Amino acid sequence: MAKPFVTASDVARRAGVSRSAVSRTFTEGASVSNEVREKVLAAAQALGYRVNRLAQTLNNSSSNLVGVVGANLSSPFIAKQLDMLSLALLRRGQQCLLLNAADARSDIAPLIDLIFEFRARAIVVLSGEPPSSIVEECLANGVKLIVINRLLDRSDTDMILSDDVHGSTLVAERLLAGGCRKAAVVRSGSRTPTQTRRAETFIRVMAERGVETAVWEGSVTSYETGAAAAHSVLADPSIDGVFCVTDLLALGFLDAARHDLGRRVPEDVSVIGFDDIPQASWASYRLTTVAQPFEALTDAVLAALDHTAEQATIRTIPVTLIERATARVMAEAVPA
Amino acid sequence: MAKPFVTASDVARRAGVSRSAVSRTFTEGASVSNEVREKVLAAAQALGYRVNRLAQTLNNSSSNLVGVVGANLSSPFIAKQLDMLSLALLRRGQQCLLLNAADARSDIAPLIDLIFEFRARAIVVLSGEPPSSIVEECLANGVKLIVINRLLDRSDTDMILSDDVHGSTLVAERLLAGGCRKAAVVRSGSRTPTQTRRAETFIRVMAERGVETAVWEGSVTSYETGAAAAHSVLADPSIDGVFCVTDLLALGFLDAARHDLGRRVPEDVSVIGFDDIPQASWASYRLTTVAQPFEALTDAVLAALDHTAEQATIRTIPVTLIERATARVMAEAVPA
DNA sequence: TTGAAAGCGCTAACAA
DNA sequence: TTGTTAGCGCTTTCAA
Repeated sequence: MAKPFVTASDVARRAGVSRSAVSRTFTEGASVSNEVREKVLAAAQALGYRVNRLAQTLNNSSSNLVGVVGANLSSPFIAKQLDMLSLALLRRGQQCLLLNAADARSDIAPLIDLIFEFRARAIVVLSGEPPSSIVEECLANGVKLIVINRLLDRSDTDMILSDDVHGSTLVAERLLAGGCRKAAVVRSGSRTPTQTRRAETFIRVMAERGVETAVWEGSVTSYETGAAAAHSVLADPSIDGVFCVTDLLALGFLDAARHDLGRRVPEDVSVIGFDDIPQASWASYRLTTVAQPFEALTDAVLAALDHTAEQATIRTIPVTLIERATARVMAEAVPA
Repeated sequence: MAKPFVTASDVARRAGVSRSAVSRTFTEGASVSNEVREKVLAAAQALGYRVNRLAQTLNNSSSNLVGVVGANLSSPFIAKQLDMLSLALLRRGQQCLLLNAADARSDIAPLIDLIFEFRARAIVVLSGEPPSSIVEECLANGVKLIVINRLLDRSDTDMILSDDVHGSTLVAERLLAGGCRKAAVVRSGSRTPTQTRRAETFIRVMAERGVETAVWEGSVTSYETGAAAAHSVLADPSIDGVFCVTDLLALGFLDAARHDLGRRVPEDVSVIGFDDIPQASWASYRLTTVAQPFEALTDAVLAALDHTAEQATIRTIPVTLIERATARVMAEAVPA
């Protein structure tokens, strides 16, 4: 029923050459005479011929598709990652097979299965955790598995991690430097390793310096969750320093603190985020936060794709504290 | 060099059946005995076999891949569209081949070409305009072409348009109802048809009611461009109503107006946007804007995909004015 | 219900 | 440089 596409045979017939001549014309560095090439190109042009990648990759037994699995594709952090990654892949001649995992909790195994069916040689997991069985299969089939911000307990998977420990330490130290006496950490309930690592590190560093940290745990990672956190965390008026483990949470927190609760930030309470999403720098927020450079993240993925050694590697993305306007400096601290 | 994937023959050999038996086991509604099916499934499981979609679609001559072309994938509006679309496609058994067009101005022809090479039966263009030659080829090959927010001058392409004319009229009327005496419209320089339609409609309606509209045109569609617009537009103190043709521009405008220029919104100047991106409802903005329901947009794409009549259709997405807090109401108007 | 055989569109090895 | 041939992994007649 569907109209068939033009094939190499059609072109060959029209150009009066063999089908291999056509194939060669479209193969980089194959030997074809100019005369034949011209004829083929003319015929192809006239017929609207395009190489069939499906058939092409049938020979190589694998496609140059890269499977990308992710959830919450419209959240600023993921969207930015996907944007940069898809562009970078395209530029190096790989195509992006995008599988939307809906939300962070969904099982991504069926999606990875799908990627297998398309004979992709690489899979990038932006969110969600691949079950161990999948990891095995990737290994068995020579499929490169790259996992972002998820530390799997195995040495056969390429992992890319933002430096959560260092970043969270920077946050704790910044808050302490601003005179923080009682802290809170805000996180979602999705219990991703990244969020857990950030929260735990923060709590530990604060505790080492004798500052107690309240933990608030919401449902999903969203602006609304951050806003809800403010209402409940700031009910304790002694809390003067808050670490929201992602910027999205921080922005919601900030808005609720200021607009719903009438708190001044940073005078009454300091708020620091993590990720440095574009909105964090907007004038209404000027959020002090920890930046994970998106370029470095993308570069790390590409490097992992190229990396062919048996042993997988863990790449850590360096982070920096971006000082903006939501963390109190010592001079502003209220006298004890 | 790359390890070969497990094939149906491998499975057949292990199960002690023919390769066709294997094929049938994985084909919906084929006739296989339970006994054979069991053996095949067991062997497949043991070997980690997966159907090869590439080979599979070679027979059907087309894949169930849907090519999606878009630019600025991390801008909130596009990201949201992509998120919903990719999920919806997945749910109906189609896969999303994502091609990032980098920016709104780039030529998308090579990307569409790539989609052709993957033998997709449908292409969704989120941004950018497919050249006429491509449209012809889609038609010739029975490839469904769906273009969003771009009115091509032809009747053979499915188009999905937000109701820009109605939306912009609503904006103009709202501003007039608030007592607007002198207006401005802010747009990017990317000259997309959507932006042009919004701007022109607005100018026309305002003119019909005797209100003059200044036009400010920036470079790309971004928060920063919106902020730049505020600096230049508000240099004219008589301007008391501003229509930013997308929310992203509006948010930048709002922030610069308030934080850099010390203007009160809506008391000094009303600002209205278009799109209703998530950030528009954030407490720092509470932007009055025109909403295009994302669900309706996605539904329209799916409907267009299913639509098989010769004649393509134009689907218009209804819009509504979302009243929030950035447009002045009459009572607040300064006395004449 | 099953297996043998042909063919989907392409590339690659081989001979000419 | 060219055409012929075989085969990539699968589905689908066609007989059995």
